[in-house]
Amino acid sequence: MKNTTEDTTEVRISKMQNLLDSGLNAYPDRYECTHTIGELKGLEEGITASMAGRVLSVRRFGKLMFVTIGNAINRGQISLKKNELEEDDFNLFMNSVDLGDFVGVYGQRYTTKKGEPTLGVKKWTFLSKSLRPLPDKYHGIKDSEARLKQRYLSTCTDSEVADIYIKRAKLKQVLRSFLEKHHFIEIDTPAIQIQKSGALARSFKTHHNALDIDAELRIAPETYLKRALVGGFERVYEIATCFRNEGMSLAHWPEFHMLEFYAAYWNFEDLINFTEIMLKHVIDTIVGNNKIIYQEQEIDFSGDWPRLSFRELLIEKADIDINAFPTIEGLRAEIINRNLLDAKTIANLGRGSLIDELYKKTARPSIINPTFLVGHPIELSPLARNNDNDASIVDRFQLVVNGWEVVNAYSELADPIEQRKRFEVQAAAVQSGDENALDIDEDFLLALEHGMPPAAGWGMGIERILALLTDSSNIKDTIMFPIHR
RNA sequence: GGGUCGUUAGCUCAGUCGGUAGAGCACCGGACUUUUAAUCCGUUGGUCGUGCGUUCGAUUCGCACACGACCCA
Repeated sequence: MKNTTEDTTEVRISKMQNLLDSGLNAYPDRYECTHTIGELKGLEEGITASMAGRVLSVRRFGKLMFVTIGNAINRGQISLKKNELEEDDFNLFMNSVDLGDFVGVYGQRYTTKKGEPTLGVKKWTFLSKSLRPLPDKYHGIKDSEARLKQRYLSTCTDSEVADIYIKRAKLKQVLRSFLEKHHFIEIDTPAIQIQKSGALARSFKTHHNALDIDAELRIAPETYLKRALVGGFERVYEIATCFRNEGMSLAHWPEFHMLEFYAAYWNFEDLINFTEIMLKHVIDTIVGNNKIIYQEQEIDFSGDWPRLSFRELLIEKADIDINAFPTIEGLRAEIINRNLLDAKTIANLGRGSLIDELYKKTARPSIINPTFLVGHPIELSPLARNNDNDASIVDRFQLVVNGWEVVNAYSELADPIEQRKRFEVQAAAVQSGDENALDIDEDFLLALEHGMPPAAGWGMGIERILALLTDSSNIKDTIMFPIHR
């Protein structure tokens, strides 16, 4: 009779009235659980237990009901038999409990004829009323908008969705314990900063009322973690929420989490070795295998991960040797001549950005298995230590997987005089309208001028690696509650 | 910002070569003590995204807009 959303809610409110009329509370205080739903299967036959959960499905047979109750992780079956309950109790459940309600049940563990571990309910109590229906039991939520806006509906009915967030928690825990084992300590650095720093990106701008000063949400924790190095901490890390006011894509989200760590007395070569050991451990712990399937493509993390320079990669993938075109004009002409990039989009790029653009278009998408990319142009890396043999590149690497930059790391620039020069180049770019560029960061320079040990630093996007490990096609799906209009 | 596709019952979707619409599930009522997408019987439920245009008549055709997904920048 009733079937619009509003009517469904009315029906459920009237059922709630049944409960109240029977002297039950529709939203009681607590329930004493001796076990979780997940423990039901492992219980010995005949053991009595109490547990609680959301009603996910009901199968009625007149004087018998099988009910599935569950949470994000587990579900289990309970049965209610008319002759084993007070008659009013049985009828009250039948007439008042809807899919989505929470109930607490006490009874005895037994196994049904079909072999399903089941709690035979002796007593039940009502724990919370759901006034709206759960998603379709078979199709789930197809509406992509609702799937994002009401993630709680997916996680309480779809264990594959819930599993992403369980793996997310596990991933952070594994990363933390690995780093702690290697004597890194976790530092909390400011998310609200006076001046953006640590990456080339657009920021979210805000205002600090108490100080009456404009501020920015951090785009990276880098320069503060380096201040900690200056302060005498030799190994530091942070899982930092970062904010970049830029486009959204399958691999980009404006609010994301980045693990960064810094080790004094290491260089980027040390980090390459450390990265391989750490990520192999992490992947094995989370996935249980060093080969994963991502969107039907195998990604192989076993074996030694190859190391390629920008130059080697571009010779291989685009058949162009950047060293044969030392000037920006020559390189640009060759790229346009070969029709590798659109002439308009590269008209104002410097040589480093041009090489980067070329790499992103022609080479990066085809890198599927983990690959260390080295030899980054200096102008893309204003905080990285310059290479001692080649002034045009820095001691930096990226780990590329599935065409995505997963890790970015480099030997840190400790020289405050060189750092100032790099900032000056950046500041000039800001003046000419580059919103990604950095201003001169006097506060950070002041720290460097007090002396920072040689060090190497490392960063990885949590959502990206998680998307790979959970076979999520879109980075959004790794975020439980992504912002929406 | 550009392109493609989409928007029909609470949910998942059909459909109407232009004559105001159907199924399954859910809901509601009934039968049922071994189901697990339970089954069976019977009801109920729709401004067909919004606006304008063409037409005797538009959910259907056209245009614009909104919202969403995907691709590209």
